[in-house]
Amino acid sequence: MATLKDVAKAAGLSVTQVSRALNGHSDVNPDTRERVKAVARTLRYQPNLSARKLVSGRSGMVGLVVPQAPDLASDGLFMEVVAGLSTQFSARGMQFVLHVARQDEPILPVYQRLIGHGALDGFVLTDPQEDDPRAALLAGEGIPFVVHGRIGSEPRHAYFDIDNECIFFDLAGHLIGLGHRRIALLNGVPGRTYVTARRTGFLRAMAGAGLDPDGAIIRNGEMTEALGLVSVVDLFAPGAAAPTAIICGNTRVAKGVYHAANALGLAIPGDVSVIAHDDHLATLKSAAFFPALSVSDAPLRDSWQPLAGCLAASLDGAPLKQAQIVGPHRMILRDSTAAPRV
Amino acid sequence: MATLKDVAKAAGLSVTQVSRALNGHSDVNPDTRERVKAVARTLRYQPNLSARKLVSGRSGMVGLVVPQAPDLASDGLFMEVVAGLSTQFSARGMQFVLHVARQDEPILPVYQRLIGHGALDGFVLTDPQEDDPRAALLAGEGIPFVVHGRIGSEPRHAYFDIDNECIFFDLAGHLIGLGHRRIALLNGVPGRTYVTARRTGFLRAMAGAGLDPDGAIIRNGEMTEALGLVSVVDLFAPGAAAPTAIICGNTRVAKGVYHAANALGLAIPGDVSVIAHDDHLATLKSAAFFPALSVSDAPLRDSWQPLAGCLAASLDGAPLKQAQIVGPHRMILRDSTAAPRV
DNA sequence: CTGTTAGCGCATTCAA
DNA sequence: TTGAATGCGCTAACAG
Repeated sequence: MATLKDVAKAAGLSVTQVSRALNGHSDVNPDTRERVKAVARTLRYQPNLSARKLVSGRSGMVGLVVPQAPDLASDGLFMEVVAGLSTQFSARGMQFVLHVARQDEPILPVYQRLIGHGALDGFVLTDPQEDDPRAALLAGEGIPFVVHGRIGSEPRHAYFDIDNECIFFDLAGHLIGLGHRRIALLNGVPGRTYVTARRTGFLRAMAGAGLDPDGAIIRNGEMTEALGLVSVVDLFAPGAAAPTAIICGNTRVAKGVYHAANALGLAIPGDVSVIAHDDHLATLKSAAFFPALSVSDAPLRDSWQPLAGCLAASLDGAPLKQAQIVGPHRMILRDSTAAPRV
Repeated sequence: MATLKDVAKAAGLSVTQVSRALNGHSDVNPDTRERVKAVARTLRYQPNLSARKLVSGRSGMVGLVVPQAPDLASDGLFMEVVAGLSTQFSARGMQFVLHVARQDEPILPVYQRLIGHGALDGFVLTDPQEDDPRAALLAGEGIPFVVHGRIGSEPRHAYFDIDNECIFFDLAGHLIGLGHRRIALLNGVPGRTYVTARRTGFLRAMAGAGLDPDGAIIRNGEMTEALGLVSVVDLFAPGAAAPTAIICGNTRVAKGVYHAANALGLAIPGDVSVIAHDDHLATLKSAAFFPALSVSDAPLRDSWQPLAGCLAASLDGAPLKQAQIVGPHRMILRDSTAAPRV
């Protein structure tokens, strides 16, 4: 591989000046810069990340650590995350690298090793939990990181998130507005910050409408088709005080709900209204549900650019505010929600 | 982070000696070594990989590059590979890192970037193709790599492989021995080396038995359930000279064959014998087929340790022979194969 | 068995 | 606008 010295020699300049020219410093003659860049291109020069990291503390490599899980790859979600981040970081001239931890291995030591090795500049954290220990570790070590989501009420970290509380407040609000009084929320695994936020938004809407808290039915679990299936079977068991509307954490859950409703002979929206939050995973199109699914819409694929941007900003030492972004969402009302049967 | 200097100071030794003690050099007093190790542990010392790489050319990081594919994650295969390699390299004190390339991006420049950055010691190549350009590039640059499979007839690279030609020779041989004369092979995508090897073994068995080459029916495609399904529907179309036995590239294909046979009212093994190669993916158990599937058996999960071992050996400059391993396989005959109906 | 010296490739002082 | 000198943390030659 060509080194900076090779380029310097070929350009008849000092290593110093070549370095400055390539790194876009201001105090370089424009002509010189162009010439240097041309030479570098000819020699196919690429900076040695190890050397750069050693001297400047930055290599341009960032990482994501995921615990190995058999079902991790089952839905398109994992690939969506990895592909999206990979693309966005490469677009910034950075390297995005994935580290899969063994399933039986505690996750914190993995981060500690990675930090200690000093090869990575920063991390992306997904699936944040309340008092997330990974965030605590990284913050303690002063390692930059960005969270897909928010940890705590006044986050002191870079993040991109959507306003989950607001979204689920709106979702519930829509159903309440239609006249529903008993509403079920099929929410994710407790402990995840977005699960809590959604629950809060949902309950706030219910309370705000002065509804009986018993009317707010919450089920938690991995947001798979199974959750929708099992919940509906259970909620509509004979003798149970069934809800008249169901809010699903995502469209996969909604699919389970549709299946179960179909099997039980429940009409949507006649017997039960269904609405979901839609991450826009390629595999599950809410508009193609029958009846077409009403949703709150916030494509996951719009997250990767701001996430990469926020981490890059953090690495550049930008003020925290600039690395904290809440993305937009919107309601798309289709045919799966209606006023409850009187 | 604690550096070598810190450890040296704490141990009252020179940096050099500490380095030697920690890296297991012979010329260190055993007492000293233990003391140094203890100090290092106390200080939570971890070597800076960038610094090490810079001076010694080795960081202990190896990588796998995969092109992003929407279906990549759909079966357990991808996770099996990543998790297996991750575990095995960790066990050797190495870091295994995954780089997902954008789908629209040519793959060679990705390797070139990664090589140029000089952060990785070597690569694992999966899904090798005839005259694989990645292997050519890496070999040309002198970058160590190990292939899951073999490229060319006299491979000059480290590899772990199974004897695909032999396996499919045996698979065909078993069917021929039962009296089958028209046998179909549902093989993978042409161009992959293992696909060619399997084809060769199959044809060799047919030719060796003096069978009409027309009796050897080969279909190629991604080895999914769809391939089995479509092939059977096609091969058993009215008027077609249907085979009496089918060899499937994997159990997923076999599943498709079973489905189609069932749908068409074909009895297994009465109307058609089915046999497959079994990678032992967790999601598809050949013994649980009905009727239980006869297979050649070579668990994919047994590949990761030798693969990691071969790459590590290459990095250590071991002779090529020691880094070329062909794993075992065995036949498991169950209930899906029988003599053809007369 | 141990320490001294040198240098990997690069970015960044400082001086010109 | 440019160049010379320094050091990031580590390993490897070379002494002793």
